[in-house]
Amino acid sequence: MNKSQLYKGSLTTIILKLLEENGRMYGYEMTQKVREMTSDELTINEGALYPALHKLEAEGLLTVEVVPAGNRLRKYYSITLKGQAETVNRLAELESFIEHMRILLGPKVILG
Amino acid sequence: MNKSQLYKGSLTTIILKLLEENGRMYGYEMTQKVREMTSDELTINEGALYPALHKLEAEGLLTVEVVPAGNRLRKYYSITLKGQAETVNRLAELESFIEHMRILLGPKVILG
DNA sequence: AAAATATACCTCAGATTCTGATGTATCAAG
DNA sequence: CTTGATACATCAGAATCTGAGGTATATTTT
Repeated sequence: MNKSQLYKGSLTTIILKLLEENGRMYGYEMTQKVREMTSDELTINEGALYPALHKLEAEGLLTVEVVPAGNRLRKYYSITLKGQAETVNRLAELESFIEHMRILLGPKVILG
Repeated sequence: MNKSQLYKGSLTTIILKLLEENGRMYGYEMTQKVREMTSDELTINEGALYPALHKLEAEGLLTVEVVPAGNRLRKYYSITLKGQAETVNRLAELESFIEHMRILLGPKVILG
């Protein structure tokens, strides 16, 4: 993850939210979606993405389904019920983080 | 740093901004200030704070001045010119991060 | 006066998360 | 037939944090 730095810990929140919104996605698709949504300003590093997906799956927040696409493979990820609950927590934590930053860094910040 | 999680990377931004606003502070004072400002919701972990202060000093973003307070020592930190420039960058990155999260996570988030 | 809490600094092992490089393989386009 | 896109992956090393522990002085409570 790079270019206009993300704070460590935010990647999993993005993954969960993308899957919550789009139902089912594969890793590479996520990198493209984020590029597209941020006009190339934000790039998900695949070296961070794939391990993160594996971890979320191991934690039972995602399920995976391997689907052949032509002669290649795609691993489609979907969010589980547990994952949906975790998404709520993650978003609440992010809001809390932003509120604290607003308090600590002053009103100039974050109102952009 | 804990309790209502901060994202990794935000601690140095907080330190720089506190010093920019308050002119001169020592480590322990920063932990108390953050507690006070966030009504105890956010606690800076000293195990993260002190190494961060040492690193910022090593990078030339802060200067330190050891001052006896009674029979104890305080290490007062001040921000350098270089540190002020870096603060501008850090705040811009934070705003950028928040804007990207707004785009990726939807309008419900971040608007409180 | 003794014990507990607050002030004030610090280190260190281990965990987490990320970067950047590298690797494999298929597919489309020029 | 090579370049670039698609699609997955791993790994060494860096950065940052948590949680625990340590030293010492000062103040407050019992």
